[in-house]
Amino acid sequence: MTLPFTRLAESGPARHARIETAHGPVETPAFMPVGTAGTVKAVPQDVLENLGPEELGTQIILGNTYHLYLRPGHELVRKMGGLHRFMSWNRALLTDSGGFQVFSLSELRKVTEEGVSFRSHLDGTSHLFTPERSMEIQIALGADIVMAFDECTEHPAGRERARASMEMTLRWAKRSKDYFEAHKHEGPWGSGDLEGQNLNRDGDRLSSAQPGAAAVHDSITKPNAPALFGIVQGGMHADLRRESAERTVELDFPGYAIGGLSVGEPREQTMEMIAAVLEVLPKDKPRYVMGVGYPREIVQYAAMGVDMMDCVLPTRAARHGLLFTSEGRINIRNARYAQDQGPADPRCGCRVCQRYTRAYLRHLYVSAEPLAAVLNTIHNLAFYLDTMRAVRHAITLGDLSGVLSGSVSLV
RNA sequence: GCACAGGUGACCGAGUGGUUAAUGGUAGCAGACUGUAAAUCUGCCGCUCUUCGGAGCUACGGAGGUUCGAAUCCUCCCCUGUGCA
Repeated sequence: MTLPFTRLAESGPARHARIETAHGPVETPAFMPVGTAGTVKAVPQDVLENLGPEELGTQIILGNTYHLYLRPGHELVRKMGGLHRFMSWNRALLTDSGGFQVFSLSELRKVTEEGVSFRSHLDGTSHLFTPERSMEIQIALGADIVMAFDECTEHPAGRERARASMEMTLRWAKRSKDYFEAHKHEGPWGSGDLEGQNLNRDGDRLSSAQPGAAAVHDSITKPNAPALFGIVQGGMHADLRRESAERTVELDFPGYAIGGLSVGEPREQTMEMIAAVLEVLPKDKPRYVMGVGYPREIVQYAAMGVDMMDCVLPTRAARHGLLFTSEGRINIRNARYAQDQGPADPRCGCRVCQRYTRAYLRHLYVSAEPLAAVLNTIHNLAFYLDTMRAVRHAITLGDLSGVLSGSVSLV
């Protein structure tokens, strides 16, 4: 099954397009908030939906195979009707494969050709992830976009190491695809209890009728089979990156991700790798750079022709008091904001900047009030989404110079 | 008034003769964060200089004393808590 990808405008290598998922459209270039454990930390789903105008709020978020498998367990999520229903998120959902945890939980795992044996960070129990297992779990979770199980190559990695890792990721990509194609229709929506509901994708309209949670859940539609994306690796070696891209494309996926970046390398190198891979990846399918980045970075990558990005930065940094603004970044904890009556970002139109002062946000943070995490995260995500909206607008107008220099208002 | 207990850096609280400007917390100040083991982690946190290696000064209720050396031992004084008058 292909994933409809309609290009609406182009400006140089940059594209503005629309992906049609079973759970609604995703306007690209898109930034995807990370919702590892079935929640974008600190932000309720309805707020995510309304981070932008109409349906242009958050259109897609991530979930994580490793975390949801360990807790609450993918079979439980399947029983609950899939991750969409479980978390009451009726828009697009992408699940990461657990490949990144191969990298980030390096002390708790062992990689073999078969897969990765993990020790759970929660209780120390042993588990084995294979490409097949990752697919099985992701299919059970019911995401719209499923990621191949890859090995996120550590940095630095010499040529031989990077090649070996890349080759294994390619073999795993083939295994991922084989299993996925054979089982992709076994999603949580398979049971009949979701039939007959009509397709109100919009949680807002539902809420006007004051439905109970069950009614909201029942509105979550039965999706088509998900789409599986392949992942390019190759370390920081441009020729390996190109080869990885070529051979991943040969396997034929409806979209392609570039993984293994922002793992400690300098930014110029990140750009170099992205540029090398984008030359090879087909232009008529979405291209997704995983795990990036700062606002300036995602604008640059989008300008290079990247369609999708995700990053924990806006959410995690928010919980640590770092706010992204049109003037750069501020640490709201700093004493100089103690009596600052201005909004976090004077050029931001988000609900947080419309209502609260820096002085108040600082007070909340310093007092360790939970609302600090909520408001800071809402602002950062709104800023990221605004940034991407401005990029899309600039592509439509055919001039990205403004957003690239940061001189264009992002509101 | 008597008897115990106790007075340590912004706060709480270790330390009971020497590597002690003084363990730990907290508060404070700043930095980091890139497919989330992260509401986390790191640094600074007496004063004054500094070629950033360090140098000098002042400090453990107050004043004296013992000692080569005291936050630590002795004497007196002040203050706090509890109990008894």
